[in-house]
Amino acid sequence: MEESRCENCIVRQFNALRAMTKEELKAVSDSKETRTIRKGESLFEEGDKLGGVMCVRNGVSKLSKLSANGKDQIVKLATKGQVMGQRSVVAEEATNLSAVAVSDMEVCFIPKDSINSALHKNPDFTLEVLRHMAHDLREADDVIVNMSQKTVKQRMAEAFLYLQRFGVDEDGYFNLRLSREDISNVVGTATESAIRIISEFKKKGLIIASGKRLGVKDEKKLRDLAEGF
Amino acid sequence: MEESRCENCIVRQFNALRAMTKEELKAVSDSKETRTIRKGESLFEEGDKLGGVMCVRNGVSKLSKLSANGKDQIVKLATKGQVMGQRSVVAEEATNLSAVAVSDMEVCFIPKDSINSALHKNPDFTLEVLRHMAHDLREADDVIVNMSQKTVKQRMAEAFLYLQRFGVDEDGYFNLRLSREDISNVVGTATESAIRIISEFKKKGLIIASGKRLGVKDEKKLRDLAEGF
DNA sequence: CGACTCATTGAGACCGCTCAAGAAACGTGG
DNA sequence: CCACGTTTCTTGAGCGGTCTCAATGAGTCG
Repeated sequence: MEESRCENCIVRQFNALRAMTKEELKAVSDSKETRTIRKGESLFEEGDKLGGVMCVRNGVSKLSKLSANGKDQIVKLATKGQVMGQRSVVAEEATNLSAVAVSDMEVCFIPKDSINSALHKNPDFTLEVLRHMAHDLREADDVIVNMSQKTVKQRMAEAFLYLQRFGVDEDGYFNLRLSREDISNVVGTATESAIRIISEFKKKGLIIASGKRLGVKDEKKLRDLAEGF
Repeated sequence: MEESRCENCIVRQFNALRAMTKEELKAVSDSKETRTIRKGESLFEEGDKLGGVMCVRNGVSKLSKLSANGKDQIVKLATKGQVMGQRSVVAEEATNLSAVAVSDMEVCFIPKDSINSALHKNPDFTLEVLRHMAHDLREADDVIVNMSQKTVKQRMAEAFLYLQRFGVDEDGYFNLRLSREDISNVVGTATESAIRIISEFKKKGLIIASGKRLGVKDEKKLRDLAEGF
């Protein structure tokens, strides 16, 4: 039971909860609820009013938004230590994104009351949350520019570099197995286009691919491609 | 001199400064510096380390980011009451955006020290800043989806609806006069494409246009078009 | 009135999307 | 373990949207 207390949770180092006081952390730990989510299951849907935030202990979730033409755009992937739904809780609005597990997950649901009381009383914590959100906002700005100014091929190269951040096995394959459709939803393109580019990259020796197993082979060339050289 | 004090400044109602205490506001007011910026002049450049934030008193500034292919992408327009550079100050990083005036402006430069001390001591203020940033982040997510999933025509329709928010004159023309190039940088397209779509919209009676003067004519149809009908 | 910048229009090439069909991988129940 | 349906992946062909280049017209300011 010890390791199920937030006070002892390692992932806390990666998020804003580390700025909480012992007492606040205790309150969070007492009210939280650990959940196991199977791959493919939904954590919440766009438009839901969230009663709290989700802290990822293990696994990866895609955060996506449905567009008018019926396609999902994956805005970001949340992994160990990241907190989902904080935007919604802070702004007291419904979520603008849906969250679906892309691998089996373990998440802690933290009711918003314990978050809110800390937000009102502990400026260090609030500031830490603010810093994380500032970081997210910067990344979002970068994505906007990429989406509007780069070709699908460049964005695909970036996507591979992005996926690499979630870890690779001894052969260099990504730990995270995304379907071609999910990849195309990260890149913002048609699935067929994504597939064609993947096989092109493979032929050119930029990446390794065998079935669903994908990985980066020539990081430097991918980076150059993403920058437009 | 009275109206140059932040305590009496009306635009404060629109931003996070309204959550400051009287004392904090006094400190801000004593350290701030009012600047007049001519249309076309730059407020700061991508990569600059900002010594503080800019609060817009009057006029409009474009916040843009240069992409590798040499084109600016306008991420947002900041107008009366909006604070620029807070992301950079909060995260203690260089700015990720450049700011250039698109009309004559009056802005107040507020050194970061007075902001930072309030951020550490006044949770109400910090929370208010956080809420604003949460709102910005939501808008950024929406833009990402629009950029990746909508056609240039749809985005152009959205751009017109967006520009309308900055006010119109008695004839329905936008108060804000953007060049075709700036418009295309909002939409994220080539200038020629933007021009062609503008004349198409005019022909169809969706907008009014005479030279640089632009305006919305049929808001409903524009909205439908933006949504993909 | 010249030297700008900005707006407009045309034509051609290319990129990326869609539709359609087949191959491979996966899961499930017999 | 196999047969089956279902999903996912792959490839081809064609169309349409968007970009680029280039030339012309219009507006602005000394």
